[in-house]
Amino acid sequence: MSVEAKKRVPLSRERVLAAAVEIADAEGIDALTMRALAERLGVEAMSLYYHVANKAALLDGVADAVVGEILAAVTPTSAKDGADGEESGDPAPGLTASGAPSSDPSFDWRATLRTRVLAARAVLLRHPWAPPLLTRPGAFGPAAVFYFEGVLAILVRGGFSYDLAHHAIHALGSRAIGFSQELFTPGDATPDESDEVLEELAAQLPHLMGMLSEISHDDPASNLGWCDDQAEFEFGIDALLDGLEAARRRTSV
Amino acid sequence: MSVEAKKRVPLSRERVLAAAVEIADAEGIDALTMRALAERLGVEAMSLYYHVANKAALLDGVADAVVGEILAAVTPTSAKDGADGEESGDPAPGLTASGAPSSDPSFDWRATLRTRVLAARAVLLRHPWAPPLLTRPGAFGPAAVFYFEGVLAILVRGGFSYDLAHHAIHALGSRAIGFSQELFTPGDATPDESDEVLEELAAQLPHLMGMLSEISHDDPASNLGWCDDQAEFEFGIDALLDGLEAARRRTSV
DNA sequence: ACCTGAACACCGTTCAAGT
DNA sequence: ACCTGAACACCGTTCAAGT
Repeated sequence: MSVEAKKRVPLSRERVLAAAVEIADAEGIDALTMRALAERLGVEAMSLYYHVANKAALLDGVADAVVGEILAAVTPTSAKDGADGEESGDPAPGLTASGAPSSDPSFDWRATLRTRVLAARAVLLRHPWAPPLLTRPGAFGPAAVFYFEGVLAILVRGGFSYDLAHHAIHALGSRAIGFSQELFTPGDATPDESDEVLEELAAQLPHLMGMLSEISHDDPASNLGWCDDQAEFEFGIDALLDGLEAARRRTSV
Repeated sequence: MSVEAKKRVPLSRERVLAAAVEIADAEGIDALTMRALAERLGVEAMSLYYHVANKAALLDGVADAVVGEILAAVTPTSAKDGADGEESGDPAPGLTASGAPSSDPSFDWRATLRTRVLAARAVLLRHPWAPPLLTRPGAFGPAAVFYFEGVLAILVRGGFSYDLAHHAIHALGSRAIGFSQELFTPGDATPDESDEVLEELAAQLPHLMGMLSEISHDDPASNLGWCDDQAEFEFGIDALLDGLEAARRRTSV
């Protein structure tokens, strides 16, 4: 027994994935190597291959683990564990007792979806390395399936046909799960050209120059970095929800 | 002279980047290694470091090369090369002679931007490996600056303030340059569970099952794969443009 | 069933050296 | 100024072997 107490708890897929998330959180995704992961678990690198097929499968698993965290954040836990509300006698929201989709005129799908998306975003802000992982082919795992079942339920209950809801989910893209691909990240904007060349260049970019001079002055609230990502994200999701609501109204006439 | 003819043309940054694009087009981005690139250029791997700082700089350069191709596709070439229309005596579109932004009520910013975005998309469809590159920090190069100057010009001429145009560009995100991050790419959807487990799972996903059964049947036009990406992209950009037009109208009252 | 040790092929990158 | 050769540190992964 005393020997047993010293014996280390055996590895499991769950422990491997949890340790991988810890490494990525602490040191970034590039630091997540098979060797580093093994070391953190007090094990040799090759042992990992007993629990994950290879590195790609590891990253897929990590992605699904993060989505699982998102799922937990948007799923109200019921009093009894294991009962997730879908198992009661009542039909699921947006479904009649016979299983046909049914909309609910008093239901604010827009606000509900917005809240869900922002909650997902809050989780991703704790794992800023995760978004690129979620777009990898193969990263769409079980947790994502349940997350999007929820999104779909909101849309259907809000009056979207399955067809339109399908388009809407594509239109939302990564925004449906709380992030948007930023194309910018200027990072190290170190102009290594001479002032003269720079001025000539600026002359060819009148609108960009105009925008920059206006933006940097008139919004004292956005002094963290250049653009407030949270505010931009909310503007973007709202514009998209506006467009989707217009599409919904068009079809439900 | 006869010896000179045999001498190979010296490397240049441009030739390195062009060869890199060729490799990615032919064999995918993972095949783009420093060693493979050198071999294609008939040179030793270390020679590349004379023209690009390191691999990250190479990828940044490749990204800007692709954006350059996009820029060429959306920029109508004038009769005289070198004159790009901004150098005439007329003010740039969307600017008064004094340089202040001015909108043009008869200008259809929505259709113009839509056309530009779809043209950019057409280029990216030829380089399907490129989108992930464009989202890397540091990938926003000179070509992207000029591309977005053009986007901004369209918005301003269409009646957007610089501030609103700035939000709009963030809202468009990667869509502004012709792609949207697909979260799906089911790829190898090989359910390795038993039928019984699968059925139980399906019972928990009523909307997803409902949508799948409806989608797969009712649209005979979308038989290439599962979702027609081009159609979904267009639906998405249209929904977003609708939302942005609503925002523009709100501010210009 | 679970873990290890040694080895392999392949990376990006350094450095000093060639012309 | 431009390119090379040899070497280094580090990957993911194989295979046969241990318990």
